[in-house]
Amino acid sequence: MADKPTPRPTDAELAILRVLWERGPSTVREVHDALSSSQETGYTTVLKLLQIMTDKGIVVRDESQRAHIYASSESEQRTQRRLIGDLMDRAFGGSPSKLVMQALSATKASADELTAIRRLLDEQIEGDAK
Amino acid sequence: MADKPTPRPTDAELAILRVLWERGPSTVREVHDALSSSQETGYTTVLKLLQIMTDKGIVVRDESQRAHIYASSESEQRTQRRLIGDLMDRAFGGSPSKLVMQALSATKASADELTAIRRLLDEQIEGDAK
DNA sequence: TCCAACATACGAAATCTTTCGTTGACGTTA
DNA sequence: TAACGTCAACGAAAGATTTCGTATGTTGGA
Repeated sequence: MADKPTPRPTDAELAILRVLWERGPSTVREVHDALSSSQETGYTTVLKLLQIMTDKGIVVRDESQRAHIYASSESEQRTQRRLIGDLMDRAFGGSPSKLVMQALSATKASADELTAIRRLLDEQIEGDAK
Repeated sequence: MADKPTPRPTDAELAILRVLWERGPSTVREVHDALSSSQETGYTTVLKLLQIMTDKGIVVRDESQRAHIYASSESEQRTQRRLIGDLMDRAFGGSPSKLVMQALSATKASADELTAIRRLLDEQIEGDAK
């Protein structure tokens, strides 16, 4: 019964994950408060989502205190990479370069960002050539 | 009653869109056959999906023949950019460079692909500098 | 003409997602 | 100790997604 890899988070789940990534391990109330600044959400809605996410293995829960503490079970980077890989397969026929190119032309990246990307790219090419 | 922008396609819808992008305008049977090579899907399932997609405005339908002909209402590029923008907002806090960087490190892009990406990047920087 | 093949339409079931009301447990404090 | 605020648990409802069975209409040949 091989543990399934954690499933792709839904929209509402992703919003919660972003809070957990930014704040670190948090209680339901803390997540709810953070979320409320940008969107209207009921407290029990956030609680239910976190319970579901626990069942799915997307987050882990520390129950040693009365107010349980939730944390993302996967790093931000790892989740983001999985989401990108997913999108690449589903919408770009598995082509990384097509995805990156669309990403570049889809967004108004600033000059600074572009040069930062280029630096990363150069490193990548370096590594390959080696 | 401003026409809503076409909604984000679901997984099953995206699989169909990919067929339409590759084949061009197609009948239900053609889409179904193309899809069947990679996954098991009932004919009426594909038909129903295409009907729903028509309602949503994701595809357009030419009913002048007995076998209706469906086509994507949006270009492949435009849809892909929208999906990337979506993911950027939902998972990357709206940062294009973070997304591109993760995309680069998430995938094993070939050397050829890397240089192609770099060429595009250079053009982008050129344009900006101007 | 009549039938087999193929087409769309329709409805419904199964599942997943999102939301929230209610309940009961637990602590704090007046 | 009794009342109040906070907490997790649970269930249920509403909507979206996916799948497919069945009904019904059309067409091209035998």
